Amino acid sequence: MATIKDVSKLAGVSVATVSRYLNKNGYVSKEASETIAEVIEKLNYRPNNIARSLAGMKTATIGLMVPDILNPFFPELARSIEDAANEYGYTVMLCNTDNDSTKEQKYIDTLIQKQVDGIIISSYTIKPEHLTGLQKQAIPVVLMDNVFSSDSIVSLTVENRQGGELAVRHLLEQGCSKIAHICGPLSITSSRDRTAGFEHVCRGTDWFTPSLIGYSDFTVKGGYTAMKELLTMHPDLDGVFASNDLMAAGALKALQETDYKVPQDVKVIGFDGIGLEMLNPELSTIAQPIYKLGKTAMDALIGLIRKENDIMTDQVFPVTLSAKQSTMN
Amino acid sequence: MATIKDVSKLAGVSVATVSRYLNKNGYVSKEASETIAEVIEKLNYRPNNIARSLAGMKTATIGLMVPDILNPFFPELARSIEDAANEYGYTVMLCNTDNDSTKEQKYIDTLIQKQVDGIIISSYTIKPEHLTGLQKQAIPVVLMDNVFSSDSIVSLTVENRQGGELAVRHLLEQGCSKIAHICGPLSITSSRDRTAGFEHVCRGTDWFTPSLIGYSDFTVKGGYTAMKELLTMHPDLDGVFASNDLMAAGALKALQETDYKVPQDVKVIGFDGIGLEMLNPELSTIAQPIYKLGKTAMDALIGLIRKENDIMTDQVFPVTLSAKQSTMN
DNA sequence: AAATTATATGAAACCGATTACACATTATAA
DNA sequence: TTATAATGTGTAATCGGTTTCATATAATTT
Repeated sequence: MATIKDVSKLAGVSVATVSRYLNKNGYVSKEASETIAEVIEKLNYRPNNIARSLAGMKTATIGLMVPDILNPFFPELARSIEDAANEYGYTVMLCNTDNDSTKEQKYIDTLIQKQVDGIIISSYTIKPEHLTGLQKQAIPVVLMDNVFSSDSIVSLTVENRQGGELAVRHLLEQGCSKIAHICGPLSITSSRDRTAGFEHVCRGTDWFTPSLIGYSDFTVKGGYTAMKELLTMHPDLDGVFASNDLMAAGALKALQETDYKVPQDVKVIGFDGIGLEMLNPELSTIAQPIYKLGKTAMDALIGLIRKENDIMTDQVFPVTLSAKQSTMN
Repeated sequence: MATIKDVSKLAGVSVATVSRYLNKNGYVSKEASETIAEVIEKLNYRPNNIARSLAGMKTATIGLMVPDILNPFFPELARSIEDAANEYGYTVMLCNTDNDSTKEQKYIDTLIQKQVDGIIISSYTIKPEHLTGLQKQAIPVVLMDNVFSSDSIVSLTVENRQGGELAVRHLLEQGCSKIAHICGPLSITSSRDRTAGFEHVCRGTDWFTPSLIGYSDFTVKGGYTAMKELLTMHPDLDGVFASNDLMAAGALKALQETDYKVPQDVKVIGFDGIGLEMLNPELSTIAQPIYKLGKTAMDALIGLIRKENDIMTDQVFPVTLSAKQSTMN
């Protein structure tokens, strides 16, 4: 592997000149430039990024921590982040944390040691004190779905509560008169908010009763089980709002198995807007702007890394109703 | 950020001793060890990986190139690889290539510059000449779903053709007497092999005709469209083998929309074994040992990196029938 | 014509670790 | 009681770049 020294020697200039040429800073004469270019071509020289990083430049690498890439929400997020990172010339390190604090902590340590320039964290379990290590090293952080304000931390969330309300209102508009809810883990803020949206609209209506809320865990199987239970208690329900799409898919399956027709007998709506196009009927959902979230996260991170003065502050993104077959009339 | 120098100064020893302590090689007295340990604790010192890498050690990072993490097959692969990598103390760089040669080439360059210790590539489009850069740098490569033999390249594939045969035989056993096939891109070797398996079993039967093969693209939508077309030509078909699960899901949807009952009227089987538990009925499939593939890929890569003498050679993994509701009687 | 300023280059320090080598001390073997 | 081996430690070179600073020449100003 050719080094900058080899290039400088063969080009008859100093390494400093080659370095200036490579980084396009400082003066380099046209002759020198041309010679260097030729030599680089000839030796097929590529600067060693490790050495560059050590010499004080950045690593051009960011860490992306997600609970589990197997959950279809996260590939979408990961993809958008990687695309954006790529445009900025950054590379993404993928870390699955399983919402396990120990793993999170370990990964944060590793990422610090690997000198990543910034980290995007999507986590339900993370707490401010877990980020102190990053703060100490002044490594910028963008937090998704979680808010703790700080200088070097930007938080991005969506309007979960409004989304919950939107979902229920849509079901009501479509003629539902007894709406069940499958809520996600209560430990997750955004999950609680979605449920709060549901309750806000439903409490006070004549049909509402707490047993219309099923408690589940954001998985297909969980949604399926919760739906079955809800059906035994309320065989006459005619609408279901699940706090995420996976549970909604599970609910759909449970309904179909129990010979309820969706959307004729029961209408179903989810939350997230992941592409579950294989479902029949297709699922209405409250869509998060996932791609935009990823892109914004990366933009914000770059802003923090470059210490731009117009650093992005915390943002709350609107969600939109994506009405498909599962809530049609 | 504390450096090894800070530690050595505070501990009253040389950096060499601290380094020896850190890497547990060479002699370090008990007293020195204890003092160093205390100082490290006190300063919350963490060795700088970049410096370590530059000093000749490895980066403990591998690259993972996949076509698109949005395709549900790849999160499963990525997850298993990351888990295995983690156990070895490695970190994974995620690269989406979109089966685009230019992107692939760019990523390979980037990964070389970032000095990854090895690369796992899952790609339909990659060709041997794209890997010459890696060969030159002696960066080990594990190739999935593609075979080109070489010293520093190990290839892992599955028995695609046998899987195709298995799928059709299963349909026949379940009583199907007119089986259609939705095949994937012909540019992809494993796709062609699966179709070859189908043809091998079907050619020569009295019902087979080439128009029972629909050409598609490994997507849900593609499978859906292909199924609709097949149905107009062969409304009496009673079995479908799709070359991957996504197309099978699309086919399932098309069948249900056209009021065919699955599995009563038509039985459907896919290929891959990705977890599409939200489908109703659940999809029978020819399952690849995805987790094992990932784990093995990582093991092989580590073997190449460490230049172990019992380096793994190319492997072809068996596939298994996962019979679910969609092919039941 | 003298004083500035812009252009161009190289020597050497530095980033934060690893490691070969030299040297000193202690423990064991002959 | 030596000779030899095992243990322990520090100095300095090295990895491959970036960057400060000093210096030299060419181009402008005054």
